[in-house]
Amino acid sequence: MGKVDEKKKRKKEALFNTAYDLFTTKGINSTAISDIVEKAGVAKGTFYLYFKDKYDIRNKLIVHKTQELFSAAGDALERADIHGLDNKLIFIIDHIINTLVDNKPLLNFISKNLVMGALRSTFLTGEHSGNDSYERFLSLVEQDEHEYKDVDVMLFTIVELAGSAGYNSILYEEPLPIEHYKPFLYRSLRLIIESHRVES
Amino acid sequence: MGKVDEKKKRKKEALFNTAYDLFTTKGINSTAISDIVEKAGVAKGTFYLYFKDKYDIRNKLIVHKTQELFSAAGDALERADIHGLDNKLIFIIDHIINTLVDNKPLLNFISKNLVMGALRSTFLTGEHSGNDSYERFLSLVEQDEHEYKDVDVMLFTIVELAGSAGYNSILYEEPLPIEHYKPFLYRSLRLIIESHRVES
Amino acid sequence: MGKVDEKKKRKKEALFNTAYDLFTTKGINSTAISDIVEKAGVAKGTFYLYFKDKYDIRNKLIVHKTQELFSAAGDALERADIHGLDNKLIFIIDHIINTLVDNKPLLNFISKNLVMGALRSTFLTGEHSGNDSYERFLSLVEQDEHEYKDVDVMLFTIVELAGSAGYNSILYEEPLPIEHYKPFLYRSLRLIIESHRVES
Amino acid sequence: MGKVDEKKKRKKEALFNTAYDLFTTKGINSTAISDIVEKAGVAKGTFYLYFKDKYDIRNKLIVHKTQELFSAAGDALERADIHGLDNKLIFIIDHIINTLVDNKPLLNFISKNLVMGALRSTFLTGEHSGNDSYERFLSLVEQDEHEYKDVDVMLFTIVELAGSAGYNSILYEEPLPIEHYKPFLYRSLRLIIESHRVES
DNA sequence: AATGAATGAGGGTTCATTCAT
DNA sequence: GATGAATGAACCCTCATTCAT
Repeated sequence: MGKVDEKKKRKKEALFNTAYDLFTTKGINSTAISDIVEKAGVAKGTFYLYFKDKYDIRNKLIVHKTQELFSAAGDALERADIHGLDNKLIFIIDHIINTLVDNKPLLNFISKNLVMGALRSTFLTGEHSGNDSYERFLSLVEQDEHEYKDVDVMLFTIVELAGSAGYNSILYEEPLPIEHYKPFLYRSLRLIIESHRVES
Repeated sequence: MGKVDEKKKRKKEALFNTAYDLFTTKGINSTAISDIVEKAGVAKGTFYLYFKDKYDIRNKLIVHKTQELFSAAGDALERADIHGLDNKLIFIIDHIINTLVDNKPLLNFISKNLVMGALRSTFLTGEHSGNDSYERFLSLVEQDEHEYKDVDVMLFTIVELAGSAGYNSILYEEPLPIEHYKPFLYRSLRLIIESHRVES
Repeated sequence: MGKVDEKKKRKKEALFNTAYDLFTTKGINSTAISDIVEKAGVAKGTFYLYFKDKYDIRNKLIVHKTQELFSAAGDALERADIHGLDNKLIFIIDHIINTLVDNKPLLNFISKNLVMGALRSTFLTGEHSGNDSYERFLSLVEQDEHEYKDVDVMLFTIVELAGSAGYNSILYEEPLPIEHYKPFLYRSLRLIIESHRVES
Repeated sequence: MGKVDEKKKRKKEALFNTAYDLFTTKGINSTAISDIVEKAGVAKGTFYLYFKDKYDIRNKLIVHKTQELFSAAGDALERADIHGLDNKLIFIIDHIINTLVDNKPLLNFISKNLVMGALRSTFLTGEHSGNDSYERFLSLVEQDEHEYKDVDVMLFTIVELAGSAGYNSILYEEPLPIEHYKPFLYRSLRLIIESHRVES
């Protein structure tokens, strides 16, 4: 990579990081492209060299941040000594929830709508460079001692429930603060996982 | 109610209905207040007599439409001959899902984020005029032959899962079209309900 | 005065007083007629029964407040034991300055532009009901043991200098706080008065 | 200075001059920003590139026009053969009054309130480019054969009296047309100047 | 590739004034 | 006389996008 390419990449990354900072602090609607370029220290026209518009950079950020989240959880799982698919999946969910509890702006930004969508979009966009979260999920299922039916459905259901319920519980403490809600959530997740297990 | 009050109400309702039409067809961001008043046939200033801004009318619409949804489902339940809390709750969820399948603009509008929030906000705002959805839910639980623990948590979990998963399934047919996903969803809901049942 | 007339007068006075409050606290430009009528507790249309527009009520207020100022100073002079035209005029100026030091919103409202104009407008409008400030000034001159030339010019010059310089000195403490500026101001006023004295 | 900078300056000046024309003919309250940009032949957004709002451009205009006024009077003084501080100061005042008599819109625009304030603000803002009016005043005092006490106070008093009285006399011919009032005014100014002279 | 001045459509909001009740 | 809902012109200001340099 030449010096020019490096400079190019630096500009793009500056825009990326600055946009994230502003989106999480001021909200997307209140963030103007001029805010982003000003804070990033580049010219207005430069923005359009790398991104189509505000929503383009937002979508790319959501995908990126979601991948980071799942990827870090997956890495932590590998370092831990957890057995059983249900325990592993709940470990991942718990890791993500804990991260988001400490980072509410991030939670607000990706918001529950988009978790699964972003995860899925990993496949559609060509951006999965080795840390393909969804495949990692699937391999967890395959490695388990039990067999599972309709794995796609199972993973979808788990992520939707955890994402949607976790969002409200963390941000609004409704119906309970997340620490008190976790036992209920994880019990539900276990039941859902079990219901997909093929009895042999 | 005098003639003037009647006229006032007509204006407010014209704005309310027109805003809903435009929000669902063009989206909120692309709907200008001038669009609303023009189509509603009132002057621009009139809008500000009844609503603070675009987001005010949007929030009131979400609450209103969500209430309608739950209210209609509750009415249908009363006319049907359904026994058992699990069957009743699933009947309600199913009724709402079927309504939204036939009315995707509405689904898009209220979106999964807001279902439960809107439902809860029913209590906070003074807008529950007899058709108080949440209390109706609670009375279903009370009337059941079984007893249930942590009812708030149960209802929250059910609504979040159904809302979040239903949203994706209906709109994007992911991971399955809603008709194929329903069995999985309702099985999960049943498990969650059962897990709150107090064994006597 | 019948009950109806009394009620009428009360409404007009409520508007008058409320307008003054709002003009001095929020400024004239930022005060809407709707603000005035709301705070005064009357209907919007009622405003137009008594005043032509915002500037009509403002002008009437300036005249009224300026008259009050001079009238109170004249009354105080009568109660005091002051001799010599120069001492008397400076007593009046000093009384007004002291009042305005304690009431900066009033100073800001009438502002230096308008002091003399308002004083003069007393004659033009038919509103001088016995407390005619300008005539009172003139009679002070006549009663003095000395004779004066070009009395109109003298009074004008005095009021302009005191008003204009006092305004800056009180509000901005420029070039000195008013208490330090007073000796200079009063020395200048004395010189101007003396210069109009006819040596006999 | 590059081509771009030149173009920038031209735009800013076009706005500046057009705003002055409109403010003096229509008044500030009745001049909309859209009027200014339209007449200046630039886009609306361009206005906001150079000025914060209507009051920003107004303030800058007042400072600018006041400086011009004092600067021209100072230049004329240098070309004239006048001796004695009192004569010099009165020459300057007279020059300004004569200019304003011929240019009543300008008088109305800067109005008596703002003369001294604008003059003083010359120091605060960094806009004094060689033609620093206030310092010029001071050097006149220093060069005089007599010594003066409290020079700040003296200059302030002179400018306030001349500004305030001149304003009314020119615009309303009250209490006398300016040509008839001048002798009185200048007599008063002389007395004030003398009163600051240190007898040696 | 990078810049940033210029654009101008577009949207939100205010508010003096009217007039039917 | 008094009301206050309704009006809609007027205005401010933002900001995505372009394009000459």
